[in-house]
Amino acid sequence: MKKNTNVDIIDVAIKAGVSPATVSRSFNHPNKVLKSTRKKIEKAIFQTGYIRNRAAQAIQGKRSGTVGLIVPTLDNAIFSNLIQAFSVEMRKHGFTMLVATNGYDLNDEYTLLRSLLEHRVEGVALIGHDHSEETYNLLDIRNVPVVSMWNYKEKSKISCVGGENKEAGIEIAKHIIGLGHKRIAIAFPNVKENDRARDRQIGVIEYLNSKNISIPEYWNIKTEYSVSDARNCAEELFKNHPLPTAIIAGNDFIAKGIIYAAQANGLNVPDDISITGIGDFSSSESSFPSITTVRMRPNKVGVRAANVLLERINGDREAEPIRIKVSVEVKARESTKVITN
Amino acid sequence: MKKNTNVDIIDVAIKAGVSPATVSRSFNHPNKVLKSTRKKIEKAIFQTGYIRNRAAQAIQGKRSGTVGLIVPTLDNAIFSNLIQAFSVEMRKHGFTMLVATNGYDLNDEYTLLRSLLEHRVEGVALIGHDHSEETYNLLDIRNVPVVSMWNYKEKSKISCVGGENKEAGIEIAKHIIGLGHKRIAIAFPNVKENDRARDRQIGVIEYLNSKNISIPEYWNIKTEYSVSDARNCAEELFKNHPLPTAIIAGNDFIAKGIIYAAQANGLNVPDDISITGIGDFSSSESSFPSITTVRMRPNKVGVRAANVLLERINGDREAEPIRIKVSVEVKARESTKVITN
DNA sequence: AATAGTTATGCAAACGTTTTCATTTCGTAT
DNA sequence: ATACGAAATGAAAACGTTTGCATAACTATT
Repeated sequence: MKKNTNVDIIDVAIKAGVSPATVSRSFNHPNKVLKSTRKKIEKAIFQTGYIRNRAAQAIQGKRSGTVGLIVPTLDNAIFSNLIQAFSVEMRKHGFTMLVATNGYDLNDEYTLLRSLLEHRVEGVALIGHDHSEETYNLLDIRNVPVVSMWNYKEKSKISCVGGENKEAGIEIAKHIIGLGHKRIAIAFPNVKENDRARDRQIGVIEYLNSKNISIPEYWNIKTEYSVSDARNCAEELFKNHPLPTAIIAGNDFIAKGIIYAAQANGLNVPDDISITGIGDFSSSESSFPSITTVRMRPNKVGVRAANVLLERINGDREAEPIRIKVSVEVKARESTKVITN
Repeated sequence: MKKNTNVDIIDVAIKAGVSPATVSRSFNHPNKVLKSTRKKIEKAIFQTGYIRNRAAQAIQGKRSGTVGLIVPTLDNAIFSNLIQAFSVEMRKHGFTMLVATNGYDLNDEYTLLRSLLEHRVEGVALIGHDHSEETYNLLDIRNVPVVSMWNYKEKSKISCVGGENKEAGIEIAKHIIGLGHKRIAIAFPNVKENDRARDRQIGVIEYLNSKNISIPEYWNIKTEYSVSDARNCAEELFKNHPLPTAIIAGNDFIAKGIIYAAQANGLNVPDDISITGIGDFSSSESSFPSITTVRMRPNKVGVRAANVLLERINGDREAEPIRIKVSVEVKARESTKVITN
């Protein structure tokens, strides 16, 4: 016994013996309608199976109840915590999240942004600061409340919340130097369209240089953003070149791959070689050995970013960007050790 | 120089010197409007910076261009591949995805479903088959195109695409038995509100029983759904009870945790003990040792599910549920071995 | 050149809400 | 009882599209 018919606010009003205006008010300004009337309306809603139409609400130029999120990819644990925290926090404030993935393609991002705006999202969250001119321009022209999550940037055009990647690079380099290492390799993914990896790498290299340590080309591992490729690249290093005493990886996945490569080549981590990651992904703590890394506090970033976005949605849109720096912290674990040889 | 004003279809029409109807048609039925007219309209759109309003379109009772996805959690690598594949496939067909997370809470799921329907999603994707009566009822009454992803179920009320979890359990048990093991432990999370884990466990136990192998209570590890808790639970087993020769875990995370526990207790995997997972998460292949597991092919499931949903959206909604079984396969890797002692 | 058949466009009514303004109802102070 | 202000409700216009129907502009056929 299917009921295909779409009941609308008028049906509810009739059933409850009031006007449509009153039904609408009971949703949006409940205190403006008598409690007894509200009861009648609620009963009518239940009886008719009414579900309000947000599209019709959104057309009023008022709230659509949605925010948009554009993320490079979902099938990467890296953003999962962040997105989850952001999503839960927005939901708490009554928003539903429209998600789109751009596969790290900036042109695609622009198209997706347009699509989200067609759906009249009230605000947009992006990852990082590498966006096309078109994207920034559209955000500006339409005056869209927006927040960039993940990394902090001092002069960002838009509000942002996150750790500072360069700081992460500096901190982990400082940690390794502090352990006495001098023969140091690095392993980073392609940093071309990826400002996070780029800034981390810059932090590491600048700090090492400031300590008069430079990195020969064969200790500059270029890897894809995956455990397995990192493993392969590291094996290549172990087989064909002198051994460093420490390897600083651009993130925990890459560190993980390098650790596997070391183990497969009979090297003990950390006795023979120290290895670090950045990011503190969920598995890094319970790895064997657990991975020394830099924590970016994705949960905190997600929640803070949600609140920044809410403030832009509800408040002054012309105001200066809000920039919140979430400090990073080195988590020293089992994969690093004071140098002995 | 901000432009706060919202240009609408009428502004575009005026600029292009045509009627709003023609502008609308040029979006929705481009072949019904003269090429030269279309050019004028496109120019006017560009000049005014117009972005069409999907809400106003959706109100027409026609397409909203969105589908909803309700997922237990995002910050868990388990669903990431699936969601990504689903999302990309839907996008290809012009849909944007509304995502909501319910934290495995079925009541919450119902609320979220209502919220998605308020936004007039054209279809909904859910995970698994454990849903409340209310949820099923609402889907039925509103005649919502829907698909359940992840696991196949013969008599499901709604269309579904996925592997069969019981089959996964049977296959992995078969594999372990095939290697000659008889002293077998299992490690599963709480299976109460989690039909996936439940079916896997049933498959394992039934198959073992059919081979006259039963599992003493102290070899029935109950763990949370996390690497670290699995590790703790396994350590408890290793310290206080007889050693099994194999442990079948409910998923790869749990297997991973057990492997860490074994290594920390000086046990070699697989020489001293074989350990299996289910799910083939992205890190399992490059683990050390790599993990023997059962592949559920999340990408295939995601893409297929998207197509099933599209078929329901475009086609006959009263038709019988479509059920697609995506076969599972045992991936034998380094963490298991023929029994020797 | 007249007619029929196509194709492109415009007009205006819908879609389901929200909100302003006007009206009614009610309680309270006189 | 009367008048007054506050609170609750209703009527109707608006929001930005889409679409059925009518009309106008072509094309092709004779």
